[in-house]
Amino acid sequence: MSRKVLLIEDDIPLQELIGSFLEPYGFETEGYADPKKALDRLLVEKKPFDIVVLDLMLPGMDGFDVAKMIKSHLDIPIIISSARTDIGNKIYGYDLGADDYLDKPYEPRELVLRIEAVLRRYGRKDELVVSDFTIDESAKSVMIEGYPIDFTRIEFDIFLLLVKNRGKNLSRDQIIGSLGLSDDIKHRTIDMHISNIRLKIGDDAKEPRYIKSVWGIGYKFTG
Amino acid sequence: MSRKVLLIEDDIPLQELIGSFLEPYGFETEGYADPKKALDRLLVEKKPFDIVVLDLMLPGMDGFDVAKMIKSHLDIPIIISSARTDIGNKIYGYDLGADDYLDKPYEPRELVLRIEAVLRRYGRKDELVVSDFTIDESAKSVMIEGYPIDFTRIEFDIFLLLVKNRGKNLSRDQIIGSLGLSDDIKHRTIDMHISNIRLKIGDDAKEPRYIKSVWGIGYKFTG
DNA sequence: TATAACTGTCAAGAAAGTGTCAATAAAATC
DNA sequence: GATTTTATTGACACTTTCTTGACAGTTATA
Repeated sequence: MSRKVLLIEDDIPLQELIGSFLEPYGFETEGYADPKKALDRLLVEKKPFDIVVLDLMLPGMDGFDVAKMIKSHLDIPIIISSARTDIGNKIYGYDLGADDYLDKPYEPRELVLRIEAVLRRYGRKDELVVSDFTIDESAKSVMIEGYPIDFTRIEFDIFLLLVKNRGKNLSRDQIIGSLGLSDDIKHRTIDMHISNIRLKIGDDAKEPRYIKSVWGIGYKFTG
Repeated sequence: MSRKVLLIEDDIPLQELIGSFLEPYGFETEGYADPKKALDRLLVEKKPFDIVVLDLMLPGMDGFDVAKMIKSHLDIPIIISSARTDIGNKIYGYDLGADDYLDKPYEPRELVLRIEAVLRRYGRKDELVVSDFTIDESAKSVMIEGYPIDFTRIEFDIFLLLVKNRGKNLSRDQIIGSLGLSDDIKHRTIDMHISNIRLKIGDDAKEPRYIKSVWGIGYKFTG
C-alpha cells in the first residue's frame, strides 16, 4: 500500500525531483504549484492523502494560511519546508500545528526520514506515551517500560484519567463523575482502586513516584 | 526583571558565547558543563530559573535523563539543543516533554527567538499570576517564583481569597464566611492559618511583604 | 504611661483524611 | 448457573491538618 503525499511547491523542477525521489520509498506524490488547486483536491474532492509537504513561499497565498486551513478541516500531518531563514516563521509554523519543519535546501533523503518519522508518530496516535507508561486507549492496555500491566476496567479508566490530567489534582468526586460511576459510591472505593493501581505499577503509597495523594483534595499523576 | 536561563552545555566557549549573546536581550545566563551541578542548582538549591537550555551530548549523563529528571520535579520549559542529526532523538525529545528543539549549529539569534516563543507559550496557561505567585485554581496549587508551595486545603483557600481581593482588607469573619467554615470558629484559628501561610511563603509577620495585618480589621494581600 | 484591645505563635488535643485488610456484593466468564 | 474475577464497603490503624487556649508581644488611646 503506497502512502500518498500532497506536495505543495511552486518550484516545478524541485517538485519533480522530490516526486521521483520519494517513489522508490513507497510514496505516491501529487504535486501542485498552486495552493488553491491543492486545497481543492484535498478539501473539496477529499482525496485521501497521508501527509502534506508544504512550501511556505507560494504564489497567491501565504503558506501559513494554507497550513491553517488544512489543519482546521482535516487531521493530517503537515511538514513545512521553507527557504526563509527567518526563524520567527519556524516558530509560528510549530505553533499552528505543523508536525515538522525542514529548511531549504535539504537532502531528499532527509525529507524521506522526516515523512516516515511524522507518519510513525501519527500512526501510533492512540498510543499515549507518558513517563514510563505506554497506554493504548482503544486496546485498554498499559505497559510500564515495555511490560504489560494487568489493570481491571475501572483501574484502567482511573489511571487514564489521571494520566490525561497529569499534574492536576483530581478529587474523588471528579473521578467518580468522569467515569460515570454511580454517584453514591463511597470515597473509600476510589482509595481502594488507587491502592490497587499503585500496587500494579509498583508505586509506594508512602513515597509515590507516579500517583500522588493530595491531602484533602484527591490524587494526581506526576510523570 | 531579567529572565534566568540555565544553560547545560559542555562546550565552554559556546557556553560563554551564548551567555554574552543572550544578555542584551534581558536574559541572565548561568552555564554548567556538568549536568549534575546544574541539576543540583535547579533541584536542590532551587534557584528559580525561567527556562532550561539543554545540550544532549553531555559528559557523564544522558541529556534525555536530565530532561526527564527536571520535568518530573519542576514545571519549567526546556529547549533541547543537539548536534545529533538523528531524527529519532528529536521525536523522543518532544515525547518526553521538551518544549522546543534546536539543531546545532544554530545562530544565537535563533536561540533568542525560540526562548521567547517558548516562554510566551508557557505564559498563556490558565493560571493566575500575581506578584511572585502563580496560582492554578483547578489544580489548587501555588508556586512562588516557579517553586511549588505545599499549602493545605484551607491555607490555599485563604490565600486565594486574599489574592483575589488584593489590596482590600478582609475581616476574619469575612474569611470564615467566604470559606464556608463553621461559623463558631475562633478568630485565633484564622490567625494561625495566616501564620502558617506566611511561614510557607517566607513572609515575616513583623515586616510582611505579601500578607499585611490590618490592626483591628483583619488581613490584606498586597502584591 | 497605663490600660485595654488586638496579634503572633506554641503546643496539644480534636478532627478529618488516607491506606489497606478482609468480607461481601456484583459482574463477567465459562 | 456455577465459578472466577472485579467492585464496593466497613473497619481500624495511622497520618496530616485544624482548632483552640495560653501567653507574650504589639498597638491604640485615654
